[in-house]
Amino acid sequence: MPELPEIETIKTGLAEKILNRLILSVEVGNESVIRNRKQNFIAALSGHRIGSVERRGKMLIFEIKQLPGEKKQHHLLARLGMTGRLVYFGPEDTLWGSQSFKDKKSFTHKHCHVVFTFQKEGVLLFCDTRRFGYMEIVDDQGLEEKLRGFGLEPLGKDFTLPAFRSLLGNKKTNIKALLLNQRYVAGIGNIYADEILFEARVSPCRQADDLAPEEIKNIYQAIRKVLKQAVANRGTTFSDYVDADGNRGSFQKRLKVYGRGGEGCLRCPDAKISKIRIGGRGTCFCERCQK
DNA sequence: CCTTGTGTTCTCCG
DNA sequence: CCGGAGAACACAAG
Repeated sequence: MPELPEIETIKTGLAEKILNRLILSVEVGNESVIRNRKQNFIAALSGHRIGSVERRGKMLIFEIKQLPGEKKQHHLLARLGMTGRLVYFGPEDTLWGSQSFKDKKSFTHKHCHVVFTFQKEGVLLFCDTRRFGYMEIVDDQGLEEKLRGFGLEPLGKDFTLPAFRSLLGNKKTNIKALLLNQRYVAGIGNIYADEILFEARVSPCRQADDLAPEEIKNIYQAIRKVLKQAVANRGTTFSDYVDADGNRGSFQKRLKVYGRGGEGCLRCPDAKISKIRIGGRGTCFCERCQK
């Protein structure tokens, strides 16, 4: 499940590969992953260069360099949903372990929906088995509208303890649902929400505006600590997630509660991790040490 | 049946 | 009755 650390890892990897590269052609296999009309999507991209690669929450933003005479600045947005992948293959890489990137058959794979071919050899593939993810071309105004929906960037300088505290002050919802809501804090998904609350020793059921100042501080610090550690470990891989090079992350080895329902708590010798459902999401926590 | 990120729709409350 | 908050649901496929 790509959350902030996974998207950040992909962003960094892709920037190394495709910054300033010229897109020669774009092939769209399955139109359901494209939010624009196919022809408009292709026209906005082919013949253009990638100006920058940015991330906001779980969304990737590629600036498409304007050509002389073009009226509008375009941006390519990519959301990976649950199972989306963005993988780059150059001449020195092999595709899906064995095939050469030159082998056309290798990217007519059934879950590979968009292929970007770059000048001087190299392809970027957008694949998504469940097709919850999508790509979209927007102009400056469209980008602004999209960005308006995002809350604080948890590893950014605006995410201060006072800012986080004022966010929780009047919220009647439970703290886990709040952490998952991208309008408040952007980039946290189910895995890191559970890990953050375990680290902070706060129960996911607690109502946000009932939390004590010390508890809020603990959650705030846990958000930064857990996300930074996960970025340093190149994300968490269970099944689908891979980085821009097709490599797995390693943070799954460091998870303390997510997916451990029924197993022993790593902090309490004789307590078991509970598994409940909050906001429609599976939630693991220790009733002994998370109050 | 389970899994989850996101977008939409429904419901509740003041 | 309006607006907003929060919850519930829909989606897809393994």
